[in-house]
Amino acid sequence: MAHLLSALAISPPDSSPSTSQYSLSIFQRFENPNIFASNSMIRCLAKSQTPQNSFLLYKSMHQNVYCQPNNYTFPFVLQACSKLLGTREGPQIHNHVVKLGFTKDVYIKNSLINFYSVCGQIQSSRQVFDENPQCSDIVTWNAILASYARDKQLDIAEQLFGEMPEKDVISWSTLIVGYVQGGKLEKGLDCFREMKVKGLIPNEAIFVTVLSASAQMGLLEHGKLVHSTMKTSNCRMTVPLRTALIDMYAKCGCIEMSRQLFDEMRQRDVWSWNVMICGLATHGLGKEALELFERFTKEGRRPVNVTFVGVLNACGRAGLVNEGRQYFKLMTEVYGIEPEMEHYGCIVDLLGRAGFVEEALQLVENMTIQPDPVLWGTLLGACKVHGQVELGEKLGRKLIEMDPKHDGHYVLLANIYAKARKWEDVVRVRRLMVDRGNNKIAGWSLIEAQGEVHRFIVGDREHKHSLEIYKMLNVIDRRLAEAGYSPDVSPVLHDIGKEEKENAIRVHSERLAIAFGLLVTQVGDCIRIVKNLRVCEDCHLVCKMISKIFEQEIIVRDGSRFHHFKVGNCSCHDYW
DNA sequence: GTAGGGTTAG
Repeated sequence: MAHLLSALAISPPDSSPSTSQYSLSIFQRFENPNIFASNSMIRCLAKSQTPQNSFLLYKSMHQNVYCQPNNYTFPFVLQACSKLLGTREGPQIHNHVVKLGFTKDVYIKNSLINFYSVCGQIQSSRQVFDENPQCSDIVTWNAILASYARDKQLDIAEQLFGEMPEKDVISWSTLIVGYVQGGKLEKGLDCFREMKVKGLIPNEAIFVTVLSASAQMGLLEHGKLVHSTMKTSNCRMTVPLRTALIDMYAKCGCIEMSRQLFDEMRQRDVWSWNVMICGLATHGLGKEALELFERFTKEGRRPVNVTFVGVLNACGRAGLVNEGRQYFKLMTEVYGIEPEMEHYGCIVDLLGRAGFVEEALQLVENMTIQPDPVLWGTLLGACKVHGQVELGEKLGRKLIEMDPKHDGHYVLLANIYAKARKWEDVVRVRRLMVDRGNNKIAGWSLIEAQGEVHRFIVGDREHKHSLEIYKMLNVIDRRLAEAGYSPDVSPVLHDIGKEEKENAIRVHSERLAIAFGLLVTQVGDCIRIVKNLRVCEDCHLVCKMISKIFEQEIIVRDGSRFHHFKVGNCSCHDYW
């Protein structure tokens, strides 16, 4: 019987919720389970959906004088505590460890460090690390490294990394993941480069993470480099890795490559479907995204919250208002998914753009969660597009009250007044902004060339080829003028003259990046730009014209979507 | 016969 139990208890960790139930039902028939059976059961429960049961079984064992926990028991039960985030249970176990004299056991020590780390108790984690330093091994160091990385104390993590007596690939992985999750994307990529120079072979976690970093930054060349490193290092193409590649290509503008990799997959998980659906949506391929979603559900699979962010976005990009309403209903009523801020963002954007501002307002006012400033901003944007001055004014005031330091709100409100030709109000709001606001997000655009990242801000003169770039800008201006272009200065509302306004637009960061792009590429080549903010109407028009005049496709990833400019047209159909 | 550290999507 004991033999049967152990076989069950160590069977695949919780492939179905009933696995642990079944094991437990057999375990409970034992009158006096031995230590091995009990440990196996605790392990099985720790890996199940109900780790609290693992803790409960441990407690009953602890009270049983005939079968006391041993050194194997603690790593299992601590794993359960970590999964539970059991800040009450974990320290109890820690006490038992001390009382039973297991503090010098390196496995238990490492489990404790990890437990405190995932519970965010970095001091306790450090304390366990510092005790019995002679009982540390490489895993101990990796665990404390991960603790600081999780806590976003990257300076300390970096320092520890330097002090480690030895490093393995998991040490590198922990540091790289720490950088990327802590938003230090460039540092993560530097670290990846460094380990490759040292001749170390990256593992799956590292590849997934650096692909995510490349994707977030929109660095196609770098992403491709990672892809080829994966091929040469003969790494196994797992589902998460293929999914990370699909996401990277989509976020770096190569939606075709992304789709091809998706179609070639023999097995997919919900992440694979999600990144593909979201990717198609941000490229304005709403119809394809919705087709994919339908295929997904027809396969009998269950969408999750993120799936619907993609679906609702797809409806928004394609202007499918009725479908958007229906999918929102499907999500909440059929799948029982609670809408999150992102879902509201999509649906409010969709309704607002299509002119159903009142309906969008109703939705926001009846939300189950507290709307955030971004959501109110979306609604305010809709007021601007549809000239709803009165409501816009009300919302603008509210928004400025909520978040008085944010310049964007003042600008939006001023734009609404400008559209209504209420110039005195425009001036008033802009003065208010100068007095009270100051949180302006600095706009930038970047372009990759010859493996280097070139980042520009408005009016940038820092680039080493600045002179050539500005000469190119003149060439562009001349050819644009020949093609009949005259700048639309309405988005620039500063109290300045027309000529200055023209100049302010002329040196928008994307223009500089495109000028540089034209210098370093050939006719027929694609110019890829990534920018953090949304592209303004004038630059959008200019991009369309440049794509035609210079016979080069331009792909711009802006703060919320992709624009593919080709022979004078944009994939967004001027709807963004 | 049982044990510890790193991974992806809005």
